[in-house]
Amino acid sequence: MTQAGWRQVGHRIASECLAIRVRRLGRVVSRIYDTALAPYGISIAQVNLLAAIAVARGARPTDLTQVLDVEKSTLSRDLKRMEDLGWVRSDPTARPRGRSLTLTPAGERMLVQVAPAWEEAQQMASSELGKQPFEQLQKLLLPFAPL
Amino acid sequence: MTQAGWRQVGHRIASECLAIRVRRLGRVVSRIYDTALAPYGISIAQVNLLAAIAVARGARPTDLTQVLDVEKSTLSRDLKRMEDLGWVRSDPTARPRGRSLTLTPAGERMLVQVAPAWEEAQQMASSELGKQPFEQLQKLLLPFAPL
DNA sequence: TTGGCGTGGTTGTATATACAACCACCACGC
DNA sequence: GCGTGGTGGTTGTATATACAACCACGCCAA
Repeated sequence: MTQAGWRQVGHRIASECLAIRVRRLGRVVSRIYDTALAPYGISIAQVNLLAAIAVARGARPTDLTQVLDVEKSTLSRDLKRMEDLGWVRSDPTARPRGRSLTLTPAGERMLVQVAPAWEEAQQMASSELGKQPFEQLQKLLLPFAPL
Repeated sequence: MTQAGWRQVGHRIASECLAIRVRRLGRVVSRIYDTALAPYGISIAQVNLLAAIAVARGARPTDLTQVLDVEKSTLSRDLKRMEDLGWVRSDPTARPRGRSLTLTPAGERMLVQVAPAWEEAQQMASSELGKQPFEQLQKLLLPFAPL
């Protein structure tokens, strides 16, 4: 058997790896949204959380880890920051166990305020990626929408 | 004009935002590769860098920031770690300016060693996402391959 | 009743990522 | 020859992310 040399391996990985492409796409796309949202002092990751909490009201952190495919430790710290910023509140829940998350009025206001910037970012993404690729991506990634 | 309420906004963003889907895909896919690579003590991000340096030999950090769409500060630290790990070497380059990057023998060996685990990860990704979606994604993200 | 166990959450540690500010150096114009 | 600007790189600071280890509690079984 021919042992593949490092040059071949490098070329193959660079040219065929899905993760590498997806991660790069993530950097590019995140930058577009973060830039559009910067004037409001919020990141797309945080808007993500706000929206998720707005939709799944009263959900517990554990529930969100399912919807977002995020580690509980990550979520714990992200939520901490957003509680400190005054956008999210967590109350002890009667039911099963754990805390129940809701937006504060400030969180609700923030979500509404950034909506136009988010729309612009969607437009930007569409024009930077191309209308067709944008729509194909949207369709293909439908299973990754948190809804 | 009807002012959109926070519930509507939340729902709209959660259900239509491209960045949110892309970022979640990134977490899921990265986890697949990182898990497969864990036995070798290397991450997919680091394999990415190794492969990029293997392909673009003698390139300077600045050149890589173009190919990878990564901030120079990010790359600076990532490279530092990999030099400390003994996988990458940087020599002052005669030409224009800056440093020239190459893999060390250890880096070359690492790249070859992890190739099978990387192949497995590609398989895993294909089966977790579904064969069709995997291939469509690959095609759609071709412009994001670092080649 | 009490001893575990399972679940939800936080903390320790490390990497990947970005922006802003800074530094180092070389090239060029005057 | 000496500014001055542009380019390449590092450092300060902050967030997002993960894994592992830990803690807190409630529930069930013997």
